[in-house]
Amino acid sequence: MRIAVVPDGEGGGRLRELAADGVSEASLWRVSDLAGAIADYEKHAAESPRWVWASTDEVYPPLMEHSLRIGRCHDVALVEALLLGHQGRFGEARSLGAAWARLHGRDVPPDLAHHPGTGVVPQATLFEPDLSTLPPDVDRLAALVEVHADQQRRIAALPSPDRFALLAAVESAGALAAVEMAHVGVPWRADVHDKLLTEQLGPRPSAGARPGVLAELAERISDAFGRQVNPDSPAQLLRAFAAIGHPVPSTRSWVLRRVEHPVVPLLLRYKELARLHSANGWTWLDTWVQHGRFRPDYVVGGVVSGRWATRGGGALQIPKVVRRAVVADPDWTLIAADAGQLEPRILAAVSGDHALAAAAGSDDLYARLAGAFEGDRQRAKIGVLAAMYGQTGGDAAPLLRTMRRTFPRAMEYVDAAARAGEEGLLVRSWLGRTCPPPSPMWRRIVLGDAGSGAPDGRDGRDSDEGDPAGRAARERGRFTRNFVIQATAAEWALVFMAAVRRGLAALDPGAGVPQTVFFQHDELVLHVPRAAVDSAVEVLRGAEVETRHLLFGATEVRFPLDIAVVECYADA
DNA sequence: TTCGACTGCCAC
DNA sequence: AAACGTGGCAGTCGAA
Repeated sequence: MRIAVVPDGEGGGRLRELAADGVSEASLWRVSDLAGAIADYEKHAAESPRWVWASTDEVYPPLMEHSLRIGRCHDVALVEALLLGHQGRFGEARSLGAAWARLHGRDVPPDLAHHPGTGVVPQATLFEPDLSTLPPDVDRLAALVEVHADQQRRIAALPSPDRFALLAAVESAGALAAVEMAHVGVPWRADVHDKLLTEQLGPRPSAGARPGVLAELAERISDAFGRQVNPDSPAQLLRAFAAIGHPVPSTRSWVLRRVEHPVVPLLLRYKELARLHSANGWTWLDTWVQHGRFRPDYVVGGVVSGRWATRGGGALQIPKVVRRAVVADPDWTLIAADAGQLEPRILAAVSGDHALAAAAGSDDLYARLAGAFEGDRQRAKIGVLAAMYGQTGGDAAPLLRTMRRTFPRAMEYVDAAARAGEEGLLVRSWLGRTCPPPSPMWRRIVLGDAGSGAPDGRDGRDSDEGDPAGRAARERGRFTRNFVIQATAAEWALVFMAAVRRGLAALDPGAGVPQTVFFQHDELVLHVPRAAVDSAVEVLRGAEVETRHLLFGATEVRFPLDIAVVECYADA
């Protein structure tokens, strides 16, 4: 059962049950307590309803304020973006109003930016802003029902409607999970974080000033150079290194590490600490952590490959050292579950390469592959990654020859994606997420579009120097080569997360309710009452099996979960 | 003063 | 060892 929902912005709203065809009218009603009505339905409906709404970002957060958790939804904006992408129209406006306008041949309004504010500061809005971009005279509910029905038709007309429907479902489930995670937050011990900062940087300085340790290092660096140098300025550092007879092409750490001069260790230390201070220092702590929780702002589908992005807070790049501050509440524990070696396993599954799939049936895929690479696990790993990333430099060439010989179908899968990219074609993930088309500029340079006739001459072997067409083509080839893997890996993670979410919701709440608090590409972190740890781990294990079968059927590929039950995230 | 390009480092 | 994919973000520096 699908039910279309339009909030009225004052706590109530209108709902309409959708018949199986998505169009004909079933019951329609108006409620003054939307959260209550939805909760009733979730509780009493024979089958878990799927709520159809314009955008989870807009509709779900106010419902969560009423402690409402819903099971399933269809997020019209997210699904619209997926469908547009599939048509090669990546990036076009996706909101309900835009989809409605396209249906009616009207001017398509651009999407409005969603500004939930910076993490901890709650939005003090009197009215929920309407971001649907529908014209004011159009009935919201009627438009929603119409656009949803159209989306269902478009999905049904695709070559693999079942797969795409699964994609639409898990993308929507991800949106629910993202709102829930932002609401719950990652348990974060500000005192531990502060102590860590003080140990490394010295006492907290007054606003804007350099912490003591950094200031001292900066002084010693200037002394070592024999001139005043701001170590935060790459330009000044380049000049300073040249002046002391050690010219460097850049000031990257790995470049400096090869320079033998007493200033280098000082500088490396400075860079490390300066990074900590600027990215995850006291300012970050003040901005993003409050009441013992870090609340990042996830952007579902924010990455072309379908991975999530975050807006502010840098949630997807929390450095290892800072994870010390992520500590479970008393009598609670953290469960970190990540899918080890996810991408090569995805490659094995989607390509149907039996040799690679056999290796992917073991816990350590790379170790299994070592035999083909002179017994060297590390070389096997580089070979596999080079195949998926399109690496050609370094030692990659001989490893790729081995890959091609040993895993021909896997290599052909990624090579085909790369060729498609170089020709300006689109590639898709396993479930149908589609890469963006090349830019007009790219088409001009590589394909010679827009009048100039034949493509620029290139034979694929020339070096990058002076061959912008070849360079651009290979760059896009690497992108599409990686896209088919990364995007499918992201799908695995979404399906897995949806399965975990459903499994946790079905647990007996008597032992306390486990919460998903963090998601990072191929890793899920749960915050779990001690009494519920075993059942939560069971849910995770079951979700992996379910995900594997749902995506790949009876494959021999395994997706082993590394599950760590810890007090502190740094110990995972 | 504001803005964007650029550099560099963090995560997967 | 350092050209290999997706990103976010802070800082510098020159242009508007």
